[in-house]
Amino acid sequence: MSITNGSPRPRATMREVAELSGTSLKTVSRVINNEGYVSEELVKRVHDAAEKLEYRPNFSAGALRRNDGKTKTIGLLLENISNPFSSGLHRSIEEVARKRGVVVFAGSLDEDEERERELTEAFIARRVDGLIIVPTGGDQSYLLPERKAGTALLFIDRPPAKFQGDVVVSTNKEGARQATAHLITYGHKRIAYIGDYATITTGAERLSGYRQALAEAGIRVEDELILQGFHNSEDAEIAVKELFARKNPPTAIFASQNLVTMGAIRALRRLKLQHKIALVGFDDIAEADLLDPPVTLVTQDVFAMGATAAELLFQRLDGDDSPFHHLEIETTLTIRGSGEIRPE
Amino acid sequence: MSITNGSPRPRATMREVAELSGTSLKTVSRVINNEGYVSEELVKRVHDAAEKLEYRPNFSAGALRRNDGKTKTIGLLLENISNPFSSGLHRSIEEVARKRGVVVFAGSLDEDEERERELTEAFIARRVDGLIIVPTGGDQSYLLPERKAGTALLFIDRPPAKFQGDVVVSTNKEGARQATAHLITYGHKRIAYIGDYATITTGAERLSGYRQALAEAGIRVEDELILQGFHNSEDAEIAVKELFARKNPPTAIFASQNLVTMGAIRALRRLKLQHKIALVGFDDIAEADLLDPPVTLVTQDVFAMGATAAELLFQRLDGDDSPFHHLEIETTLTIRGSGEIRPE
DNA sequence: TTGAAAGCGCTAACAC
DNA sequence: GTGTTAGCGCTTTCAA
Repeated sequence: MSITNGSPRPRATMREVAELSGTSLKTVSRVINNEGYVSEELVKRVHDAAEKLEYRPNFSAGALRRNDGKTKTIGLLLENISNPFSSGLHRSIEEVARKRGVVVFAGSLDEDEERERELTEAFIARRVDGLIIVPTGGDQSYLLPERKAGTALLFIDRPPAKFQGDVVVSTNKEGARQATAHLITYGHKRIAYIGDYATITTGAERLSGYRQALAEAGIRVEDELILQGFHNSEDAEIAVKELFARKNPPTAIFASQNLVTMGAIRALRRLKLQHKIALVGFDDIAEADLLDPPVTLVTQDVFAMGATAAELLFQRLDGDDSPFHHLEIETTLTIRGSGEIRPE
Repeated sequence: MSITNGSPRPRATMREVAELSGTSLKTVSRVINNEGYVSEELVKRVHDAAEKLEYRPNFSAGALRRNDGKTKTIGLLLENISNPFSSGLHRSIEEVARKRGVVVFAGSLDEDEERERELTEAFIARRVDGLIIVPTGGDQSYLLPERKAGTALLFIDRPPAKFQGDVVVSTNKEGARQATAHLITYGHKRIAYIGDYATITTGAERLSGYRQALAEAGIRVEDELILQGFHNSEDAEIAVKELFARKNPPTAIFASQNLVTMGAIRALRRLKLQHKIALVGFDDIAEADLLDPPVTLVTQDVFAMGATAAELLFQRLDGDDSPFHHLEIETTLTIRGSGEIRPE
């Protein structure tokens, strides 16, 4: 038997702390939870015993009996934890949760409906107080029993399908409209739309903003210029290359998502078109200002989204039962160069 | 009272499912946990009742009674969840955990010792089976009782202080030595080292690799060229600008970490030195290949680190009590341009 | 194949 | 101020 483990000595319980300190279970509970009404001397004896026994409260056991049943735990269902958008949300939610002593489960869905249900089930089985979800394309009606049982639910980035609930999203349509209108201002009429899976609702919103901008400018929407279904930068790069192999290519690109934007940038470079074809992307890119040309982007306020979502969730947990909120966080168009190239 | 909430109907328990299906609590338990030895007819009746009552198992309650006490939950203490290095680890660990039906808590430490202890306490209070920790500079001896109680512990990215345990790290020293030697190969003798907080052990390792490379080449280490204490790209940028305001500036830079590398890149740009001063950075940068010049980097295999760490942790949970492992994951030098500039 | 009883670690309710 | 008893939802043990 090595130093590594040893047969674990089971953790001390309140009962054992009570025995060692010569008092009762309930008094230990009072001391550990700072309830007061315990003499100074007993408080000290209990603390000493707890330390000696290396006592660690079992918060989950307490939750079982506690009246509110709260576990001070929430679950986060994100698209992909390692994507900067997801991890930005995660960080800002963590910040709010931390102030309340709430701890955060997180998991990636990868646009997989089944994974969404499995993870939800796993979190519910551990009795999280609330769930913050970036819903996949499917159907969120399976969450109804969880709501009825009192689990707080909040949807972020996209609204749920076949279900109602609090939602925090970006102004996707307006942001995309603005981006497209910006390109039109610079004289473009043939603007390609490169998008993620068509099932993702943010994509639909952005596409609709793109269409609106064209309509407002009296430009006909050309379906051949609308390319969707790219969920990583490699696929987007290939698609953009193919686009410019056509006889009548566009003079500008609106890329509806960060990975897609990266793919478009790589494609334009490889074709040496980066200074000829205008590009505006949706979502932030780490070094947008350092690229050549610097990339004009519509960015989401990820921090505000996460913080707003978490605040609203906790408000619900605090008993707010006003009608569902649909909060929109504004996007920002940052002009840097790639979007201000005029058609030749 | 709005649709939002309603007074929550408390969740059904096994006892209620038993009543509705006309059997005993234990039989329901057998059915829910697929233990077998239950007649088909009863299985069906139990499932029907469970569905009707929208029964959701309370896994945490079970853990209280279960012999192994496992919660199928682990905790992750990262530097900053929204940093790509942290979120990359998170994702690869999640992947391994998922296969085992284990769910993951995650939190950011921001190099704050107190936060490390608070989060550990919060996770332990929820009885996680194991903890994967990127330790802050402090002292991890506070974890001894947790180990004795059987909580699996694994340190990633950096070894713990005043404590022994399984560790998964990159070949920090060797990676830095290689990066510095690479610059030396290109004729540099005055190479600056720009680093994070000196308390971070990976930084110390990388500095030592830098020193070793210089020593091997018979180059004297100049202390004025070693700049440390930068934890974000803004601070690093300022430091590098100041460095080049000196009378006898270096001809090359080794930046020991991703944010620092970004700061160095920004500074060189602003000074229009990006094609004159050589730069090699440690850690990955999202668009390293698209920058001008493309950035030569020593990258860590984040995915392998996370996966290795998680596998080892679960091995321990499965009862492996061999001596502590110290696993090193190799880094890779990727040559792209910025590191191959010769001194003028 | 089924079930009754005990008890995991804790808090609630109530007595003293 | 302090303690006793019951029981949260579940698994274990043991008996039938």
